[in-house]
Amino acid sequence: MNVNAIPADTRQRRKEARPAELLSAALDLFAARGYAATKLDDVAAKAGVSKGTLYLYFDSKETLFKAVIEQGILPLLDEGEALLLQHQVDARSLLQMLLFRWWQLLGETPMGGIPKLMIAEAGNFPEVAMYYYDNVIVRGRDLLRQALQRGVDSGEFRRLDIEPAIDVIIAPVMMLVIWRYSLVPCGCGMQDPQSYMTSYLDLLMNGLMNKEPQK
Amino acid sequence: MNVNAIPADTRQRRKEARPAELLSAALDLFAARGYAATKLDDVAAKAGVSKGTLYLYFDSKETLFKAVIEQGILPLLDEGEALLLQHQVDARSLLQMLLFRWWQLLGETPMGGIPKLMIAEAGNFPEVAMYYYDNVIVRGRDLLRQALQRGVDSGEFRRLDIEPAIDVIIAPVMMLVIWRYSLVPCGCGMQDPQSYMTSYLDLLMNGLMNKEPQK
Amino acid sequence: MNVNAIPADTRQRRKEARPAELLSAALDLFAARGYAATKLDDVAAKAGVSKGTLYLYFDSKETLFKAVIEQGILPLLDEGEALLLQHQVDARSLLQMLLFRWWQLLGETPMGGIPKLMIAEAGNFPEVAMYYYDNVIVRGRDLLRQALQRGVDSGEFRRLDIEPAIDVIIAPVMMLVIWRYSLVPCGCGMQDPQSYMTSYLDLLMNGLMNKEPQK
Amino acid sequence: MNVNAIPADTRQRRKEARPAELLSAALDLFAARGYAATKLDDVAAKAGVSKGTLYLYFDSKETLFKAVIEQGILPLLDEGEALLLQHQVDARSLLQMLLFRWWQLLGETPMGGIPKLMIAEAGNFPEVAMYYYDNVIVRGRDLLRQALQRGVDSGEFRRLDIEPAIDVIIAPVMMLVIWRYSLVPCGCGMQDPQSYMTSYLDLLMNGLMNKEPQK
DNA sequence: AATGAATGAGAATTCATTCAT
DNA sequence: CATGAATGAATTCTCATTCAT
Repeated sequence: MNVNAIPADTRQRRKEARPAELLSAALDLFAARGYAATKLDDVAAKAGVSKGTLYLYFDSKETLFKAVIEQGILPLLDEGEALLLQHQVDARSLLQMLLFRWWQLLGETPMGGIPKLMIAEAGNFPEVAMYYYDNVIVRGRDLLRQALQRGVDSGEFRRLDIEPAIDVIIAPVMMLVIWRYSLVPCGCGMQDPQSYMTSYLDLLMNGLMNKEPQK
Repeated sequence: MNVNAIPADTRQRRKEARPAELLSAALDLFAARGYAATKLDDVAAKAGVSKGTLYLYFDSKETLFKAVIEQGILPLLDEGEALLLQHQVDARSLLQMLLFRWWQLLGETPMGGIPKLMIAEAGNFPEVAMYYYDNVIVRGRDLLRQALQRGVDSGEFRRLDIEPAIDVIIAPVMMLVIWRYSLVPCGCGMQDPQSYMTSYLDLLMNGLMNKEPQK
Repeated sequence: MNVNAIPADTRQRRKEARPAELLSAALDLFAARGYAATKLDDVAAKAGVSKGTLYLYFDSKETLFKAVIEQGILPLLDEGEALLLQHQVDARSLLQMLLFRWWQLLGETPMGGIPKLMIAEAGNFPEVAMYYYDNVIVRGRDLLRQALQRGVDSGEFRRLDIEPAIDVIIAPVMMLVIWRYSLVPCGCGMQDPQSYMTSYLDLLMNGLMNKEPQK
Repeated sequence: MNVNAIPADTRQRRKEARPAELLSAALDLFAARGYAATKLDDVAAKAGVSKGTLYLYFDSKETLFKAVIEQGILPLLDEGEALLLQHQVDARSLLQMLLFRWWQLLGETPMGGIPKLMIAEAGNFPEVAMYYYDNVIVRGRDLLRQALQRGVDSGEFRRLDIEPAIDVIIAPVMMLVIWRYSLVPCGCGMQDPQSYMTSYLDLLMNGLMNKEPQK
């Protein structure tokens, strides 16, 4: 009888919450199975609505997919830039913060599904891939570039060929995130993320730091 | 009647080559589009045979998929072990050879599609993922472990927490390979692989090497 | 609470007018698109109400359709009979009045959509077709039969096989009406209705009139 | 055992016959029910094939519809022109031949469904309607115009306003054809076509012929 | 009374799989 | 062996209908 006791404005509140609920369910399934293998029935079921309801909010499966990507990267965009670069700390700390923050964001929230999804579906949705590239990858690289440049300029870091180093440095974080959405769910574990990141930052910093005595 | 008269040995040769041709076509498409989005029609067309012919060699789409994976990793298995570990060189060189060899194998042959494919499809084919994990990842880790251990034991490398380091160290190579099958075909380039690898090995070695004066 | 305060009589007026407004919107759309291709959403939108409101007045789409037909032919029934036959004029004038009146009714009011709708949907709604036949066609034929018979009896018209002539004579009027709801909206014009009717009546009267000298 | 005893090249022959079989089944159902109310399942069943087979020959329901129209009017186009106008007879006979031939074609073959179908669906397929108008109606009018003009020029027919007369004169034939696909299948008969046509031609000729003594 | 969000049965379309030739 | 026409189960998408507000 009061199983469904809900505030009176339930209807309204649900309506506003729906798109986010649907996107969340869709992201989970798209990330786990890929676009083609995900049935809208399953998305609807996971979100606790009927199939038809999906179509009240999204025109088609493809629209839903694009919305998942678009909405999934907004936090990344908002974060990164303003947030981190205002920290006036040494380059080493800045770089560590950056990588650590990304790992938090991607490694511990559902948002982490986006990179795996993009990798799997880039070939089928080139425009979406371009969009992702321009809005996430390019901007992420910019941040890393600044951090590295600052370190090189200040003499904290060795002289580096910065551009390729950017991609090299982000790779272990991305692999950790991707792993989480591919082999980990099959029971194929890797080292626990904590020690992975610790090990990575240790290795990275040792590789980057200028060991020459600074006169 | 003899409209299609083909020298007997040609037909014979084709017949024997068929499975490999089919697997090759299938790998290309599976890697580019994923399992579900790949149509057997397209695989057949790419291999230059009719759809029905596929079924003469493979029982089902799933069987084909598994064969693609299985056959795709055989070279990796054969390679690695015997080949590399017999080299009695310093750990640094050994590690570089290992990483470089993998990059050659995965970054420059169609075999590189396998890792991306496994990442995308692990969730849909857990048994295949397990198989891949046991036969490729575990064994790849073993190789890296031995290289690292040798370096630590000999004092070439700093003291490391080896297990997590294994995953960290292989990550940039894997990302390079995965990239090649996801965003690169969309025109979203990254640094050229050569300078990426150079940059990586430089960074890695600096991070690993024992900088303490060896008395 | 009184956000939607509307003068009581206004609301009242609307309420009473609703069914007619809905039927009018439905007729327009059914006539233009056919039964199956007409969405209740569109009918509701055209009538300026919500979809749910339709169901306050009509049990189902089919009920609405039947009401459209039924209400659409009432004027035809009321008209015709009493109105025209009381005219004690010569058969020629009577026939012209009849055809002209039908053209006015069907060719210049939305009611004209009914015949096209019946032609298109008779196969899907045989009972409705029967109803239309019995109440419109049969009675229309009766009127024409009387007019023709009167003319033949008085010697104004040639001797005719009256039954088939009835259908022949009404045909051009019906085609004019049907045209208006099918090809004309696509920009495929025909002669303007005025000259069409003039031409028709001229041809018809010449064909009917007894040219033999009346001694 | 020999229920299906068919010549050896059945496969081939069927393949070539399929499109026509499918179009024929589709025309029947489209004409009877309209586009939207016709299910591809039913078309397939009527043609004795499975649903999927339809898609081997037609890309979509809409494509099928357009093919039905297009292929349905080809005979009309081929006929009419060359065939009839070569007859060097008096205008009266020419006109009668023309109308009679159309009635044969439309009133006694499945092709007759096309006009009803176009009337019902013109609003939903304006481009198809334009195509039909340009290729059937305009050309049909041309033929009638020539016949009428010849009659007027030769003094056989009264002086007429030819353009509107064209539409008036074809109307009874079209109504007969349309009737056959709308109310007749519901059991709402009209006079039998034979006496309808006889009655029509009698009325028409009387209306057209020049009764003035030709000095 | 009126609304419009939610539903789910039904229709179009796709594609792995079969099988007669 | 090889083919490709045919199949039908599975999936996306639509829309009449319901019902809580």
